[in-house]
Parts: sequence; C-alpha cells; structure tokens
Amino acid sequence: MATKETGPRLIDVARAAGVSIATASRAMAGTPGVRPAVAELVRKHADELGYVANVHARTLAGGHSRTVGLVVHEIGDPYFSEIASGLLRLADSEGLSLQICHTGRDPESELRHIRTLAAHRVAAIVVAGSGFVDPAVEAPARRELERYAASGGRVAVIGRHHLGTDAVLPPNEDGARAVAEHVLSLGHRRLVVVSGAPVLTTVADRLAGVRAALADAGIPEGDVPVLEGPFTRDGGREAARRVLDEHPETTAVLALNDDMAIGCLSVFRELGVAVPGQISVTGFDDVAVAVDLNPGLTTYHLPMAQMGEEALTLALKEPSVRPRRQLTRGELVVRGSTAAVRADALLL
Amino acid sequence: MATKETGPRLIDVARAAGVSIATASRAMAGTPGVRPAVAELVRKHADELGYVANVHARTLAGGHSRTVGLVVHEIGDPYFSEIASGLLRLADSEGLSLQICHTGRDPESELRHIRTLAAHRVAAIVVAGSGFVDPAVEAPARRELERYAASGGRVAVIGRHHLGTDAVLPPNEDGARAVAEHVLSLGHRRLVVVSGAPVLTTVADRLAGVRAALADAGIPEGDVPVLEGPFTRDGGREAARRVLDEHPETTAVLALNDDMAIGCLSVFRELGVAVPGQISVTGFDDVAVAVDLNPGLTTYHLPMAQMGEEALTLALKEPSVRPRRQLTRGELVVRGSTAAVRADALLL
DNA sequence: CTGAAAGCGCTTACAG
DNA sequence: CTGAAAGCGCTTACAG
Repeated sequence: MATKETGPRLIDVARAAGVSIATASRAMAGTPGVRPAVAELVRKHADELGYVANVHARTLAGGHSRTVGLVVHEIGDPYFSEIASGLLRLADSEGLSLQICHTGRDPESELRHIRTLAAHRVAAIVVAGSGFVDPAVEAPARRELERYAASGGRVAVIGRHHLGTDAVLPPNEDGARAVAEHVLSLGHRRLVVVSGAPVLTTVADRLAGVRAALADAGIPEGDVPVLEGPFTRDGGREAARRVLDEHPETTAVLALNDDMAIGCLSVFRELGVAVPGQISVTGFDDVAVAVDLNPGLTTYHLPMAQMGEEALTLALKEPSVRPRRQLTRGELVVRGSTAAVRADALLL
Repeated sequence: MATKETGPRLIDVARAAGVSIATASRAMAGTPGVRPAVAELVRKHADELGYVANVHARTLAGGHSRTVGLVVHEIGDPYFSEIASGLLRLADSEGLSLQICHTGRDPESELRHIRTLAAHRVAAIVVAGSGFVDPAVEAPARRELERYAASGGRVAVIGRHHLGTDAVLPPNEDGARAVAEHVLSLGHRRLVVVSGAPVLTTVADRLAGVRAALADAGIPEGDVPVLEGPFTRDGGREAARRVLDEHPETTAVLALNDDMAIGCLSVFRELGVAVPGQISVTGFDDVAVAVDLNPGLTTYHLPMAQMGEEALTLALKEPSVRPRRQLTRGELVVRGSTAAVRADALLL
C-alpha cells in the first residue's frame, strides 16, 4: 500500500504482483525479457496502486535523464515564447520534459541557471537569446557548458555565440540587409536605425547588414544615425522620441527588432506622426502580432518556433567533433508600415 | 578527479578536502554544524573541481524537491507566457526550478503531464488555463492531483476548476459584465458575442457576465447572437466573417478574449469595416499587444503575471483544510476600439 | 563539530 | 524469462 507521505513504490507493485522488483522494473519500463502476461499483470497492479515511478531514483540508477533545459532571456517575450513553443512541441513528442529558466539578459543569472540545469543532469541544454560580441563576457558560461558537456551533456544555442557548441543561426545580417534594401528601394535616404546594445551579436549582425546595404547604395555611414537603447518596446519608444527631436527630417526608421519597432509605432501614433505617410517603420523577427498592427509591420520573418525545434534537434543528436552550424532561412515581409518616400521629402 | 562521464561527485570533493562525505554534504548545503573554516575549505575544493551536486541524488535522499511544475495550454500564447513569466520570476527568487508543459487544451495530454510532474516529485504543480463546466471531464485529472497531493505534493490552479485545490480566480463574470455595460452605455443595442467553447468555465463565466448586463439593460437574450468557435485568433476571424454575413446590422462585437477580438479586428480591417466607426470591438484579458493595436483594444485587464505569481504563492503555502480561493482584481480598459453607436444605427 | 552507516527508489549487469 | 544484489550520489539521524 501507499504510505501517506510518499506514494507507492516499485516494491509495492512488485509485491502486489508477486514478482521481484527487477521484473517489476522491466515490466514498467517496457524492457524486453519479461513474459508478456507477467508484464501486463505488473502494470495492472501498478495502475491499481496509482504507482508513478520516481524520476529521481530512475535517473540516478539509470544514468540518463528525460528532461531538457531551455535558457531564455524572458519567457513573457513573444520572441522567446514562440521559440519555447516549438521546442516544447518537439520535446513532447519525444517524451521529454522541459525545464525553463529566465536570465533577464543577465550573464550572472545565465551562469547560475546553466549550473542548475547541469545539477539536474538534464540530457540537453538549449540556450536561446543573443550572444555577446566580446567572447570574454561568455567565457564563464562557456566554461560551465564545457564542464557540462564533458560529463555527457549536450548543448545547442540559438544565435551567434562564442560557446563552441552546435548552433542555430538566424540570418541576422542578410535579413537586415534585405530590410534596408527594401527601404532604400522605396526612395528613402534619410534613415535612422533604432538599435539595441551593439554588444549583442544579434544587434551587431543586424547593424552590419544595414551598413552593407547602405554601402551598396553609396550612402555614407555617417549619414545614418544609430540610436541605441534597450532592445525592447520601451527602448523603441525612447528612440522614437529622439528621432522626432533630433532627426525631424527622417523618413524611415529601421528598428532592429519588432519590439523596438512596436515602441516606435506607439509613439508615432500618440504624437500623430503618420506611418507610413510621414515615416516608414520596419522591424525584425516577425513576432505573431506584427501582422495585426495597423499598419501591419514590415519586418523580417524568423521562424522562431522552428528555430526552437531545430535547436533541440541538434542538441539531441550525437555530438560531432566540430560544432554544427544550422543556418535558418528567413524572409522579408512587406506590410503597410513602409511606403515610397514622399516627393517633398526628396527635396529636403 | 572528475571521471569523464559523470563529473566529480561529493566523495571526490570530500577526499580533496580531507573530510568525510557527511561533512562535505553539510558544507555544500550550508547546514549549520560545520566549522566555518572547514566548510569554506570544502567549498573551495568543490569549486576547483567544478563540482555540481546531483539534484536527483539530493532529492532522492533528502526527500524534497526544489522544482515546481506549470501546466499551460500553449506557451506560445501571450496569455500563458505572461502567467509563466510572473510565476517564473517568483520561482527564481525562491530558488526553485520550473518545469513547463503544454496540453494543447487536450484533457488526455493534461493528465499525462500531471502524471509526469508527479513522477518528478515536483514540490508543487500549478495548472493554468480554463477548467471545464462539466466536472466529469476533470475527474481523471482530479484523481491524479489528489494522489499527488496525498503523497505530499501541493497544487494550485488558475481559473475555476472542479479540482478541489487552491485557486486563483480571475473576475471573469464581473469583468465581462463591465465590458458589456460599457458597450451598452455607448448606446449599442445590436450586439454579437464572439465566444469560445462554452464547455470551458472561463467562457461560461464571461458569457454569464454579458448576460447579466443585458438583463439589467432589459435586452432579451435572444436579441444577442452568440457565435462560437475556437478561443483563438482564427476562431475570431471566422466569427467576424459570420458577423458580417449573418448579422450585418451589428454595431458592436464582444469577443470573450483578446485573441478572438484580434482576429475580428484583422478581418474587419481586411474588409474595410471601420472600427469603431462602423463596429465597436471589445476583448478580454488585455494581453500585452492590446494597447499597440490600432485602434487600441478596449478590453478587460487581467494581471496575468501577477496571477501566475499568486498561484505559485498559494501552492507554496502549507495546505489548508479547505481549498483557498484567491480573487484577482481586474479592470476595464477603454481604448479606441469602442465608440458611441452611430446615430443612423439607432434607426435600424 | 565530525564521521560511519543506513537509506532514498530505482536500474542493470550477473547468474541462473 | 526471472531474481538477488550491487550501485547510482546524495542526506540525515545516530553516535561520538
């Protein structure tokens, strides 16, 4: 019988079924080498007793875990929740449990959480979210992940990191270039880039893409201000105000992610700045809401859910000698927030 | 030294520090009763070795887990990701890990996941997402949770369930009544309710709130069609088309959640139906994007992150004899998607 | 303050 | 096909 405080154990099931604990274990695990009738009997008793195998005992004895870990900046952020959703769907179908943790973009916190996941002996860790341009910032995390990997753990990251692991790489540079080319093709020349912290590889790569497009168009870099702020909606709001204050002649704002673009749109709307009539706005990521904004947000679509799935797929593969690099395909999505530059703006 | 496949164990640390495994354990856990200098020495060696305690061994031996479980319908859905975010923030500050699972609104899947969480011996389970009006649907989950609780697990739910557990209760009925009263106060009489499946308590309660407001206003229930569909953006899109087809005289659409409202807005926008000029639209929940829509969505604000936090708080408390019921406060948020009914519509 | 030892609930060679 | 036994890596009374 189940004791009040711990529930029935395997030995209770074994006794009820009149078999050894070894046989009961095999029957429950579906391991071959048990007479089918016996296995069935065991399972019947397990069911009756409400037996639920203790994962900790099982993992400790068996040596492999059926849980994977996901590290995100902020699960409330659609970018990450869509990644989590795709990853979770795959985990589910593989019978894996998922442990999620928040870092709040804090490297210290990330480190602590990686250690916790390692302590849980999860089968794999997926780190989502931007890396840092400076390898030194990631060095402690790298060390921790290497230790984890050395003890049999698997790791994959989403984005460009210096972690030495398998990686899913979104086309940040190409995508940003495509967005910028689109805006340039509409005749815009007075651009402002609204950017997150360039210490992040995601930001740096997108910035590089924009610059490449500018260079191709023969526009001096100095002609295009880059306004930096938090890589969030609020950061976008702040930047939008600065655009209006400091660069009133601007005809197009290139925000380096949708969050910032959404912040810009909200300010422009509040202040009666017409989009795209007066200023065109672009984002990056294509979070689910981008299509529902009004005007719809022109942006670069990243298949977040798929990226989450791919990252877990990589992490579940046998480790390779060289880290794998999985390139993701994105796509420019043109919606209502961009339009040809006004004729009078050309005269400025 | 760490073996290649498992990493250093406590015994390796103990040896390195020249103490017993018991002392090493106490030092690492911070349990009192170890000479501070010794404790420090142990931790120094642990650090050098890169020792990370095995959570499974620790949980098995110690008997208590530092992990909690969260069951949601879909983590990619902002409603749930915001709940998860609040809950995760609290979990973090309590030093708890979080295991998340998806049910896809499937009771079978929910049951399976509850069992998995129980197998993990998580300290608490939080079930987010609507309950079912029919207690029979929840009976298996209830049985499973009771078993889990009997073996020392703690449970809290968000929403009205028949699970016999502590619950965080959003003001679905009052909120929907407030929304309906607001729309009625604007002079609208030709309403349509766009609803999810009424087998869900969330839907049933919101519907009840709308009906109460209608009754107060002396409007016969039969005058207000209720269009049912999936409780999602797509469900809202479908319903919006039906509104236009089957009830072209409609001046206000009350969607029972933001997702459906957003779906309605997208269809109206595509078809050139002015909101709120021609039709006013309301939602429920106030997901983060509601304010960024254009027009902004009039809706009923639920503090999702806070609800997640409260649910975990309840689950972490000592169990009470009677299930606790924590009522959440919400708030009507009037934005641009609702306006006074057009004078000509009054003549219809 | 410290250590030897039992025990947490399983899995898995190893023998039959 | 089945079982006795060792062992997974810890914690925690229990003795000192």
